[in-house]
Amino acid sequence: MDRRQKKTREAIFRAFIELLSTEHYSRITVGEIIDRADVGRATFYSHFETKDFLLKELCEELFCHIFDASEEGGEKHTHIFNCNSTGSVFLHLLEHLQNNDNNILELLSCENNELFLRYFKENLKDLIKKQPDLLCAGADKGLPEDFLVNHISATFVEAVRWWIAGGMKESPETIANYFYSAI
Amino acid sequence: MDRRQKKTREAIFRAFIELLSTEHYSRITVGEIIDRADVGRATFYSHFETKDFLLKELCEELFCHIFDASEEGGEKHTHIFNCNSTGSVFLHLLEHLQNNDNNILELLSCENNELFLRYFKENLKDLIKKQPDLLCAGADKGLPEDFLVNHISATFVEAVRWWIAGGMKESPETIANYFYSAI
DNA sequence: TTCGATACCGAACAAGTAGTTCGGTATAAT
DNA sequence: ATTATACCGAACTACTTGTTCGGTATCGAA
Repeated sequence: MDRRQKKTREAIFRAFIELLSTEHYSRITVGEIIDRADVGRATFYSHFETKDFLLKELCEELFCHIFDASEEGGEKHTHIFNCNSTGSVFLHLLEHLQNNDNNILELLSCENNELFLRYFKENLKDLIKKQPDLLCAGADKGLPEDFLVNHISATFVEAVRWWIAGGMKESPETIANYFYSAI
Repeated sequence: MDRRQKKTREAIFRAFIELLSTEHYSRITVGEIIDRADVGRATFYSHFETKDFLLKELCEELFCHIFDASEEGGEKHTHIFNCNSTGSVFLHLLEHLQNNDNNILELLSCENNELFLRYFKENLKDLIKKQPDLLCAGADKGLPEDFLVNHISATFVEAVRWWIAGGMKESPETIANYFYSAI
């Protein structure tokens, strides 16, 4: 990719994230974004069709990288967090949140969290499908698999939401335990 | 309330609900609402400060009535559903959903469901706090009460969401059982 | 029935936003 | 050095929001 394109794209993402942490998505204007990113109006529209697409691409960029990593096992991580812990994937995610890697907390804790938690949950579902030990307890009770997958991912998302809303006073281990107890 | 005010208010609500079932909230304009409601522009703004307040009042009107009822026990219901079943409150709610009372399904199944499910969940929380039998199992495991309340209400909301997304093929009893099994 | 209050109409208005267009400039790759 | 292309920036159209205001219709009370 052309160096100019990359710089512009990143400047827009950065400006957008900064704005999202101080203002609700629906109230952010393209004018604000390009002022803060210091790019021309036409340039913005040559990169992103609309503000909605900008959000969509930002979410994809964030969550794809996060979740790609957990599939690669011990391989060198390509995702934005660049970590190498080995335990529970869920604990792993909670630790990253506590570190506020990539400023993701600003996005999850503000008024916009609905948007991101929706993407978060969809990505989680794929992850959960690959963990048969999580599903067997519920499957014994006769619950359909997709119901279970949805339930478990929602439970994790809600645990995160509760944690953040309460100021993240608990340790990641505590939240992971709450999560495992709940399901 | 003045008969004219009431008619105008209801016409706006009706138009808004119809539009919500065909178009995403963020794309609905005040112009569309007043055209469909056949009401003057100034009239709309004399009733609702903004479109956001219209949504808020609609949600309050819908959910307050639903949840008010379940607190009154055997009393004559004042809520929009006008029912008198006596079993589990959750089964009760699911039955109303199946009947599509008040066209609430159109609101919950479309793209806007995030909006309504959020209000739904907040109202559910108050309901759940009054049901100590739901909470004791989790409290035994050392989970904080507000974590539990949030978890249980989210589980119910997710069960409803899953049910609707799948075309509501299961009976309300089945969904209620799934819900109780999950928590 | 009358009469004052008030809700409504409708058109016009200012301010702000989205998304496009286009000629000119700067920077990339080869 | 050259060619392609990404960017700039200003102007522009079309649309939306929320307000204003004079005139009209409807309400509720006497």
